Amino acid sequence: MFLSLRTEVEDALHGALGTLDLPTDDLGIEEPPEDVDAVLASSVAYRLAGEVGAPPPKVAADVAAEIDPDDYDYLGDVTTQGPYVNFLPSERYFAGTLEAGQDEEFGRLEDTGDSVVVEHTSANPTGPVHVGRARNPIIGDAIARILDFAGNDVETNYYVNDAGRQIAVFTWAYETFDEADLPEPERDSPEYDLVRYYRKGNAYLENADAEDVEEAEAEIQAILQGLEEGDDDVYDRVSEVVDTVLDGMVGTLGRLPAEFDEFVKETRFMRDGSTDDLVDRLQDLDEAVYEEDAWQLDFADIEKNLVFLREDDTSLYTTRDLAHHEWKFDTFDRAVTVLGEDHKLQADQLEAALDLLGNDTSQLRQVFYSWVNLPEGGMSTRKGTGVDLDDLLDEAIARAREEVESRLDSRLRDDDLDEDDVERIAEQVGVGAVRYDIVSKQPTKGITFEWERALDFEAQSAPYVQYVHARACGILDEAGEDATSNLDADLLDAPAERDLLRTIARFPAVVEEAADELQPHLVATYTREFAETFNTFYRECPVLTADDEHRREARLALVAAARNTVGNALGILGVAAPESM
RNA sequence: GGGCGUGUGGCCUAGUGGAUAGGGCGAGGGGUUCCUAACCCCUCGACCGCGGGUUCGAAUCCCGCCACGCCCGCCA
Repeated sequence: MFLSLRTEVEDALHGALGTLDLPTDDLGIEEPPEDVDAVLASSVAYRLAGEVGAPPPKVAADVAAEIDPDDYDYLGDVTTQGPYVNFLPSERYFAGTLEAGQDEEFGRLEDTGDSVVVEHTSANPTGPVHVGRARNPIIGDAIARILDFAGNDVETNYYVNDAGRQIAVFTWAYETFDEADLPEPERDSPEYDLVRYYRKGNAYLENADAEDVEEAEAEIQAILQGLEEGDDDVYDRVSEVVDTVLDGMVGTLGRLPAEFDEFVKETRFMRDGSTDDLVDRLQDLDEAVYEEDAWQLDFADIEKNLVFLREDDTSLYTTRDLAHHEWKFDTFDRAVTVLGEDHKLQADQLEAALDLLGNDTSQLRQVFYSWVNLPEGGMSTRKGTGVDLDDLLDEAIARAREEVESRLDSRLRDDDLDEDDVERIAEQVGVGAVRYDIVSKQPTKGITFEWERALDFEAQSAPYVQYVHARACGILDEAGEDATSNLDADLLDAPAERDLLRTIARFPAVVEEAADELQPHLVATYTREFAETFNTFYRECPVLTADDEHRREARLALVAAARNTVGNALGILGVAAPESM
């Protein structure tokens, strides 16, 4: 409804300004502050005051006078408040919202017909997923969900770096060291098992005698060489390590939950010849130069050259990533990548190179986030510093369980929760809190990890919003099946009811904006506002004990719309929506 | 040194040109014979990093400076 009303307001303003013979290039449409009784407003009068030669309030009044609300469905009234033109909703706006909200899929936008690949996480398969990188799957998964809800055909990809030096070191270490010399694994899972070899290998390369290191380096180089030449035997050896570790990491990511439709391996673009073809095309570019024994791209706008081929004709990571992205462009309509801020320069070079190669880079959007650091510094898989995501999730669930149990005694509601419920709620709340904490902030803001903060269940956190969903479900559950037959929005005339309807009405617009801007935190902000509005309604408007039957039914319909809205909003964020808690 | 990003009450955060800067944590006070108190209400607390500029209007745009983070490998 909000989107329709916005279109109507645009039409109305456009028409009014046209009639008054004023410019229509900037309509100044905005959302008014909370205490203003309008859904949309325009500050256009400020801008036109000089042109008209009249004070802004006069201009606003003239503009408002040109608009007849009767010409529109959802526009109920046009008023002015000083220099602002305010647009109030009609009864049909509320009725339409109440009706649209009954759909369990409320908020889902029309199909765009676009296929979009969302690449996220793509962490090197070298060991357990740690919290430093946890922002990537959480933001990436939320973006994928938003794009899906906004009507796109979404596929999630994890790009697997299985061709680099770190992987060669890992393979060498795995084949060289003896399990007996390693510490006990921290967990009974393959990535915790294998990372011990990786750490041992790296320590060896740092500390062993020069002669021994040289010998090890030769073996590592042989592995890299084998990969470059497409040696099947080497590929199989590397794959064993990569696939095993990746399998474990995927298990952890699945707890968030973050899932992937496809794992795209870097070696794929070496083995199918596309990297070689790409190198040929790069060499033909005017910007390609051979300097300091390597082929480089000399960009006009980027100071740093991109080396794409070594003296010995071997390719580099970014060269393969170029082939990877051309594959994306061939396969999908649009591509979104979620990357750590440390990849910014490389991402700019990638985009510039793709552009030089004749690709339409407007198909590509790259979203950056900054690392989660510890108070004492960054986290590293190689060094083994940092907090494992598994540990964070376990701790979150354990603390959530304590909360659930401590609340059992003081519960007003006598709906005996059994052990399965406690387990379920602890999981939903614990994991949800971690996810919500990350997804609700702007990705570019730095985060320093602190246990107390990450595991705070109070107020602006997942459980606050989840609780609203549970409350709504509780009411509907109590009321039974056929409760939502009466959609008479006229009966919902209390301020709290109107506010709730207005908030519900905005949801599709929030989805649209979050999808356009690839900003999941907009949805999180919305859920918070939604929860506040719902809680006011909950306090002031009894549903099951409403004073007459019609009002009760209308309120039940409103609660159903609220449940669908908040449930879908949480769904977009990848946070569970509990039916009871 | 250069590039990119961030800077909002003691702490965390929303708001990126328009109506008294919105929340939360914290501190203090209040609310449950009534659909879940993981809730609600009240009070306390902000020269929006600093200095200039543009504009009728700036947390938001421009310039300079400061602080912090990331990057500036023929690593990935």
